[in-house]
Amino acid sequence: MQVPKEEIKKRIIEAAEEEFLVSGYRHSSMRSIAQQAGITVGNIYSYFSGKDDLLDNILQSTIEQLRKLVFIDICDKSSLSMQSITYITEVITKVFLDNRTQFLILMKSVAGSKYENIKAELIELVKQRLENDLFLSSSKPGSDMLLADSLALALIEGIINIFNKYGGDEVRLANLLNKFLLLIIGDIQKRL
Amino acid sequence: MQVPKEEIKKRIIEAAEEEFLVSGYRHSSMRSIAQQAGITVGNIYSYFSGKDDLLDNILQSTIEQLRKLVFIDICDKSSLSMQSITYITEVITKVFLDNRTQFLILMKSVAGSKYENIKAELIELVKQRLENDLFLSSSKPGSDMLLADSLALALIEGIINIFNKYGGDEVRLANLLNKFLLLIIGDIQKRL
Amino acid sequence: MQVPKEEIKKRIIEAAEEEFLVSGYRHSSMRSIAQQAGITVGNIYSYFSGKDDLLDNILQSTIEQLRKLVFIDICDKSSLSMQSITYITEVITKVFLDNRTQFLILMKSVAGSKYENIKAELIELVKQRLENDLFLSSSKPGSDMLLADSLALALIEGIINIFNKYGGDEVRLANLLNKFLLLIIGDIQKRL
Amino acid sequence: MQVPKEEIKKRIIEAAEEEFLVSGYRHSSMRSIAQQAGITVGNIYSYFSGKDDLLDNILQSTIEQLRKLVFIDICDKSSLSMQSITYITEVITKVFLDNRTQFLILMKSVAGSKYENIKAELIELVKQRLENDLFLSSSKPGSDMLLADSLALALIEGIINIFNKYGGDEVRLANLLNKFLLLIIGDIQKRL
DNA sequence: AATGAATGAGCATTCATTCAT
DNA sequence: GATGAATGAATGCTCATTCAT
Repeated sequence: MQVPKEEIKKRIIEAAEEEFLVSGYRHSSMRSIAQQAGITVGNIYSYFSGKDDLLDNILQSTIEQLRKLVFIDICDKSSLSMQSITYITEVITKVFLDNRTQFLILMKSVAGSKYENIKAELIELVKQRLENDLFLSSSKPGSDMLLADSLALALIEGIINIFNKYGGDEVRLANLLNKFLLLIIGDIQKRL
Repeated sequence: MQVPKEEIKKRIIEAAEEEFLVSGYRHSSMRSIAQQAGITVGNIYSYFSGKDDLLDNILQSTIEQLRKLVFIDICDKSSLSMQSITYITEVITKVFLDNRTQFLILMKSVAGSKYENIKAELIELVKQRLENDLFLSSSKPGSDMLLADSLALALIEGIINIFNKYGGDEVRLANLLNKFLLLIIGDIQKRL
Repeated sequence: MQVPKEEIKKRIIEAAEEEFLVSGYRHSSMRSIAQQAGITVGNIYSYFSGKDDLLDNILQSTIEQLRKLVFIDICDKSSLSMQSITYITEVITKVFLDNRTQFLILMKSVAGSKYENIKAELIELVKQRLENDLFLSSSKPGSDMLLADSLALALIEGIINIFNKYGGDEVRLANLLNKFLLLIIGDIQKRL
Repeated sequence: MQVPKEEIKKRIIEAAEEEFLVSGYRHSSMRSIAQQAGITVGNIYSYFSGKDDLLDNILQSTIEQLRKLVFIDICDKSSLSMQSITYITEVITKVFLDNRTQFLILMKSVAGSKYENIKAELIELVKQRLENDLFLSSSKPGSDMLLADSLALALIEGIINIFNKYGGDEVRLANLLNKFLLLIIGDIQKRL
C-alpha cells in the first residue's frame, strides 16, 4: 500500500504493546493485535517471525539498556556501597522513563515468554546489594538471606507499582520513589 | 477402579494443586491434571463439575478462613491502631500455616478465575490500615496515597515471598516475618 | 436392597417416561433418568440393556396395541367406508386413553430412536383411508395425493395436539375430537 | 485455498443447510458440516463465529421477511376478516417460495436454537385469527379454544407438509394450498 | 508486501456404556 | 443386584502459524 513499511511495523508494535500490557503475553492473541493495528493476521508474519519475535522486538532495546545499565554497570561500581540501592533505583527509573510501556510489559506481562525471569533477576541483583552492603557489613550474623530476598522483592514490586500507577510529572515521581526508598531502606543498618 | 474413590479424589486434587500452582489456573489444562493424576480426562468430572469447581474445592476452606479472619475480624478490631499491620500479618500467617499450598495458589496462581482479586483486596486492606494508622495520624500532609498503596503492596508481596520460599520451622518463619515487618514499618511514623 | 426389583424397574420406567416426554429421547440422559429414579446410572443396565431397550419397554405395549388395533384391525374392516376416519380416531383415542404418557412419547418424543417413523405410518394409514374412501370414490380426478397426505397429517397433528393439551374429562375429549373431525372431514365429499 | 472465498462460504452454507434440515440444529455437528463442505472444522470459524451464527446467516433474511410480512403486515390488516387465513397462507407461501430450504429449516429443524418458537408463534397467529374471525363471530358459545388451537396447528402443519413434499410448478402448489384451505376452513362458519 | 483462508492441535465439557468391586 | 468410577469418543470452539494467491 502507500503506507511505508516502517509505519506498518510501528503500528503492529504499538498494537502489540497495548495488548501485551493489558492482557499479558500468553493471553494476547495475534488476531486482536492485527485487528488493533488495522492489518491482517498473516501480515504480522511479514514483519515478525511470530509472537515471540514480536515481544523480542518490543523489549529488545529496553532489555539491552537494562542489561547494560543495571546488570553490567552496577556490578562494576560495586564500591558505591551505601548508595547502591538508591543508585539502582535511579538507573531503573531512567530505563523506565526512556521506555515506559516496554518496561511495564517486561515487569508485569511477560509470563509465558522467555523473559519471565527478568524481574526475578532484578530482584536477585537488589538482593545481592542488600546482602553485600547492608546485611554482611552489619554485625548481625543471624540475618536470613530470605529476608534480603523478600526485602528486595518488596522494593522492586513497590517501585513497579509506583511506575505503574504514577501519573504526574517526573518531580513527583522522584519524590515518591525517594520517600518509598527512605521508608524501606533508610537507616536500615541501624534498624536491622 | 481398584483404587478406592477417595484416593482418586485426593490424587486429582493434588495433581490440580501442583498444576495450578506451577502453571496458574488459566493455563492449567484438565488433560494434564488428568494425566498427572493417572486417570482419564472425563473421569475428573465424576468428582468435580468442572475446572471452576476443582479450584473451588481446593480453595474453599482457605478462602473462608481468610474472609473470616482477615476481612471480617480485622475490620471489627479497628481500634488496635499501631499494631494492626502486625496483627494482620499474624492472622495471614495463621491462614498460610493451615493451608500452605492453597494459600500460595490463592496469592499467586488464580488469574483467570473468580478469585483473581483476592490479593488486591488484601493489599487494599493493608493500605487502608497504613493510611488510617500511620499516614493520617502523621502531621505530614504531603503524603501521597500511592505511597501507602505501594508500601502495602510491598508488604504483602514480601510476606508472600517469605511464605513461598521459606522452608524451616515456624519459629524461623515468625522470626523472618517479624524482622521483615520491623524493617518496613517499624518506627515508620518517626521516619515518615 | 429391600426394595423389590419390580419396584425399581417401575421407578426407572416412570423416570424415563417423564424425561423422554419432556426432553425427547435423544436429548434425555441416562444420568438424569437415574437421578430421577433415585438409583445409580449403572444400575439401569441391570434392568435394561440400554437407552434403546428402555424406550422399547416403555412403548412396547402401546406399540402392540396400536399395531393390532390400528394397523391390523382397521385394514381388515376396510369395508366400513365413510366412518373409517372416525373409526380410526376412536381407536387411536382408545390407545391414548389406555397409554397416555406412552402414546404422547410415541407421537412427540421419539426423534433419534427406531420409532421415529411411527407417526408417519399413522399418517400414511389415514392418508390411504382418505384416498380410498373419499378421493377415489369422488368423481374429481384431479385430486392430488399430496392433498390427502397433508389432510391426513393435519388430522393426526390436530388430534395429537388435543390429546396433549386436553385436560378435562373424557366426555369433553370426545366432544373436542368430534368437533375437530367434523370441521375437517365432515361432508368432505361434498366439499371436495 | 485455490478455491475462492465466496465459493467456500457457499459450500459451508449448503452443507449446513443440508445438515440442519436433515438432522436438526441441535444434532448437527460442526465437524460433519466441515466434512460435508470439504474443509476443516476450525475453518468454518473463519466465515462464521459459531453454530449460532451459521444458523443466523442461513435464516436471517427468511426470518426478516416472515416477521415483516406475517407478523407485522398481517396484524395491520386485521380488517380483512374472512379472507385472513387465506391471506396469511398467501404471504407464508411467498416467503416459502423465496426461501425454500431456509423456510423448511425454520419450520422443522430449529429445536435447540433461539428460533425454536417461531412455528408456535405462527400457529398462535392463525389461532387468534380463527378465534376472531370465525369462532367469536359465531353464535356458538361452547366453542373450545383448544379447538381453534388444534385447527390452527393442523392448518400450519398441513401447509408445511405441502411445502415439504411438493415438487411441481407453482400453479400446482397454489392449487394444492387452495384446496387444502378450502377443505379445512371453507364455509367453516356454517359448519361450526 | 499483503491477504485471510486453512490447518491442526489444543481447550473444557458431556454422555452412553462398561465393569471391578 | 447394585454401585459409581472409568472410559473414550463426541461436542463447540480457539489460536498461533502457514501459505496459495
